[in-house]
Amino acid sequence: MSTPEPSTSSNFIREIVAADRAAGKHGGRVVTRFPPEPNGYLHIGHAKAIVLNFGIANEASGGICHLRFDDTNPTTEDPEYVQAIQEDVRWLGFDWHDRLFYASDYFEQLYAFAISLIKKDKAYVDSLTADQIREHRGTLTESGRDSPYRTRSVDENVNLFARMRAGEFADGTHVLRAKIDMGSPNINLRDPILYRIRHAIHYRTGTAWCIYPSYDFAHPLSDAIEGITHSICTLEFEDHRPLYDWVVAEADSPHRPQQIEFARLNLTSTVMSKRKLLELVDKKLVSGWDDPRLPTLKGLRRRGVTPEAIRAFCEHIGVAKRDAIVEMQLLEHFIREDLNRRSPRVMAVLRPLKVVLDNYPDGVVEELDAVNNPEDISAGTRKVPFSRTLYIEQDDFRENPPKQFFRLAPGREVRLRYGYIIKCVSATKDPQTGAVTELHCTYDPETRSGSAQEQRKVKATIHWVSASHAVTAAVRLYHPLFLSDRANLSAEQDWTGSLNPQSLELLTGCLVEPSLHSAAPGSRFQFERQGYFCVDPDSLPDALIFNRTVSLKDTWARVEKARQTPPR
RNA sequence: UGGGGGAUCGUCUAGCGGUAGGACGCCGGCCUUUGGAGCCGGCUACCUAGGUUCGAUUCCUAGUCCCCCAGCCA
Repeated sequence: MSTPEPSTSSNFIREIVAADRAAGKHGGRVVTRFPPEPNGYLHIGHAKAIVLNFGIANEASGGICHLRFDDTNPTTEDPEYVQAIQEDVRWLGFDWHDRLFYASDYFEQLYAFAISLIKKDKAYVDSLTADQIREHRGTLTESGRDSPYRTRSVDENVNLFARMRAGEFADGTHVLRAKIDMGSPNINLRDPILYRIRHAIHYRTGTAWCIYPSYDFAHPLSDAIEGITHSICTLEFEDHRPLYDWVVAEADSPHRPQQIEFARLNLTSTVMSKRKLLELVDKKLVSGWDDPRLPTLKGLRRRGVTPEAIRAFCEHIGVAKRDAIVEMQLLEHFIREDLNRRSPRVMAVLRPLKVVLDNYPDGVVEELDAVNNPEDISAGTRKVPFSRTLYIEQDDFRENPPKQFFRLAPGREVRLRYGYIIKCVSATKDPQTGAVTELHCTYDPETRSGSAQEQRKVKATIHWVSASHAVTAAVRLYHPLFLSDRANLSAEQDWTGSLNPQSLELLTGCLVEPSLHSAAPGSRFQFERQGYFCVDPDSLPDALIFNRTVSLKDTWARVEKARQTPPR
């Protein structure tokens, strides 16, 4: 596993880090961290944070990025996610070396620090109910009121907090709160809750604890304990920063990490929030967390997206503080760019139409040379069998070709990729439906690919497979999960309203060239003229399944669309 | 209506008082045995109003609009 090259794209956070290093702040060290809660799977929004945090650390000599599980809430977390998150980070191409941490490993230290806060009279045990605490908190425009328990003595607080830990009280009966300012205009400073009682089994600490620290308490302290220099998080934590700084200052730690916030990633025609992704999975609107339509890392991986493409995308979208929605087309661009460079080309017919070459000898099979990757000559060539009966794409024939349609039509010629120029003589139709069922063509023997004598040009080259050699496959085409670009931000109640009912299109009876017969799950190909496809994990040698990662750019589709929508 | 943030091409993003640049996208053209890729060209932006200045996207003032915060979630 190698860590990717440092990026050159700058942003305001990199500038802060560079300035801090130049000024010798934090002793010139750079230590960042990626701190997921293990309560769900990672998505491409997390990838932005991962690329940023690991990127910044990797750029600084001696810099390092920790992976820390922010596991302070026993009721939501699961070791399954701990595993999956590590896999995803590694798959993305990043390495935390031996810097794997868990907030739960700090529970004892956190507890000790809470005691010291109490002894400084900076924290107290509150015995109001959750509802009462909410009432006392005030509102956005009204000041809060002190809890009647705010003036408990230090001794009483120490005693009560110890009894909280000892398990003497039921959930919700007491909390530990910081004693800051109930009149603060910043609600986060109105005596925030530091510990709550939760009689629950923590996936790592079991029943050792029944009190758990809150994010606002555990996070800054974890950062300080690990010597994090730059604690990078998303915008919604901006007004927690004064509290973060308060906790760090009270901790008297030799390390003073600084929190820096950036805008989270939004993408058009998808959703990114854990809650919405969970709902899609729970309601079976998608097949699971690795459904290739999802922006989860597992989903993108199953779809055939490469970690390199995701990294390039994350570097190019930049990092700033303004809310933004990045177009899915930009992600697709980076996917195509990467896949174009590396994918072997093959021929696959998704919607077959039978073609008989009337003048081609029956029983003869020619092995034609096909280039594996024109972008990479070292990928070599392969043989593709050619014979009298072939299949081509239904879309590559029109009985009544529109203007600008260069492909096959009665009386017209096209080149078969790596093969011959053929001419359509007649089309057989189903007498019932009128649909074209079979084409009769003639081939020009002088035009075989690579033969020197024939210089004739035709307007189009189409892909094909030999009927008796082709392998049957199923192909899944993915379309946008949402019809609305702004699904991410649409009204809460009906956010599923713009779900695309046709986001998954299953094609069976597709015919692929024989070289694909035992293609391994996960392997990626370009189906010439169509797009990039990968072999699904469910695929078997005799029951191939391909997922379309992304289509090729389709100029003809655009031309045809423009024809149908006359200019205004 | 309190507090915290943010406004630059259609979309992301750069700019740090001196010709508003890049990428995606879109539109043309060239090339092409993938209507792919590649190459060339074009398109469109500083939220508003004042002020400071020789000069303002940048600094100041006042607005406008957008986002976040009232979990014992993170």
